[in-house]
Formats: sequence, structure tokens, C-alpha cells
Amino acid sequence: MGAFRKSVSSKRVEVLKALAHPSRLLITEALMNGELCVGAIQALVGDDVSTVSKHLTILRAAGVLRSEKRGLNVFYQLGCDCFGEFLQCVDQVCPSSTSSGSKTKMCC
Amino acid sequence: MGAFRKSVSSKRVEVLKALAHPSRLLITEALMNGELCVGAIQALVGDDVSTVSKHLTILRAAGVLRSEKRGLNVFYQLGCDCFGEFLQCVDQVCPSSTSSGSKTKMCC
DNA sequence: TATCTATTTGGCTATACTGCCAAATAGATC
DNA sequence: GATCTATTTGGCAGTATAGCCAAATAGATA
Repeated sequence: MGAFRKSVSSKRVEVLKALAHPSRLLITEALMNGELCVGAIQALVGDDVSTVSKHLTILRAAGVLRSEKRGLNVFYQLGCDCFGEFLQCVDQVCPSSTSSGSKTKMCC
Repeated sequence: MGAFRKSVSSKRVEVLKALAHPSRLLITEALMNGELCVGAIQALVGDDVSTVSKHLTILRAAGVLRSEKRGLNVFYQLGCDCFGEFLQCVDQVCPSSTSSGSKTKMCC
């Protein structure tokens, strides 16, 4: 890997890595509409519950999501409100990287 | 993986995946100061040249970087100017994910 | 043309990640 | 306490990724 600073922006890499997976991005996008419990997320994603749980662990460890236990359920929600802006940034980093048509403004 | 829409935001995932690697993020951050040829990038990262070349291929395929051949050299540069904003967004997605101290404003 | 430099590509091994099943844990209800 | 539901954890097999070396390509220079 080439021993260098490499670990300087390791937190950024952790966040990016957490989001750089179809299921995990889908989950995070879904939580923009409000919190969901694991069962609901599992139904949304379609993977095995254990797989979903591990995805959620990764997202929470990166700080992208927070979790809260209420009764038997564990509810997950976004760590901050700015995830929508973040997605816009992603769409803008590469020219025409909009996934859902073209409702996002181009910056360059 | 659970057959679902999953491929809807595949472009976003591609961009995120490209940046979710220490060397590739380092390269992209370095290019904020202007274009660099492969040799210079290799010196910066410290990996083997072939490894660096593959990283650059991934970043270019995702649309994050553009390349231009001049003489024997291939120069790489950012695909757009908004990468700085993007990094700010990354730092804001998770609470206190700032890597380089705390000069980035908190959003939540 | 021969050669030299810069970069890319192919191929290989080591490592990391994904996703499933089964088992364990935690809390609610009987 | 027994049982039921929701979630997490351990472990494994399959797949993908990383990084090195060697070879190939592309263009410059002799």
C-alpha cells in the first residue's frame, strides 16, 4: 500500500467506503424519509437480515447512521440532516453522474 | 445481494467506490492543486507505478478525473472544480469526521 | 531504425468484502 | 420461567480488490 500518510484522511475513507455499496447507499437514501427499524430495512433491501444488520453496523461505525433501541426494535436514522446535500455533491463530482434523470444542477 | 433496484444509483456507488480508497483519495486531494503526471503521482503515493496507473484508471472511469496525453506524459486533473465542496460534504455527513483538525463547519 | 522514457496491461498471490446459515443475545408477552 | 420476536454475532464459502512483477504499448530522441 506504500507507507505514507495514507491514514491522514482515514475518516473520510471510512465514510466513503461505508456508502460505496449498493445496499448501504440504498438504506441511507431510504432513511432520508425518516427512521426505520431493521425489519423494515430488510424488507426494503431484500438481503438476509443478518447481512442487513452487518451493513447497518458498518454505516453506524462510520458515523453515517445512529441507532436507538425501543422495545424489541432497533431504529436507524441518519447521523445528520445534510445527507441530501451530500448526494448532490456526489452527483456533481463527476460530470453527469446523476442516477435519477437530471434534476440535479450541474456545477461544471 | 438481493435482486432489487440496486442498480438505480449505481453511478453514485461507482463514484463513491472510486474515492473510498486511501491512495485514490490522496491522489484526488492532491490534484486540487492542479494537474500532475503519473510519475509525480507515483512519487506522491509511493506505490508501484502499475498500481498507481490502475488507481487512476478507476478514478477516470468513474468520471472523477480526466486525463490528457502530452508528449510522453499523461496528465491527470479533476473532472470538475467542486471536489473541495464534496470533501466538505464528506466531513459533514458524519458528526466530527474532519480529518485535518476542525476547520470545517459543522452542519448538525 | 534503434533505443530510451513514461505509462498501461496481463497475470498472479494475498487480502478484504459479501452474503448466507446457524447460533446467540435482548427484550416482550404468556 | 417459558416462549416468542427482533436483532446481532460467529463462521464459512464465494467473490472482488490490491499490489507487485514482467511484458507490452506509445511516443520522443539519437
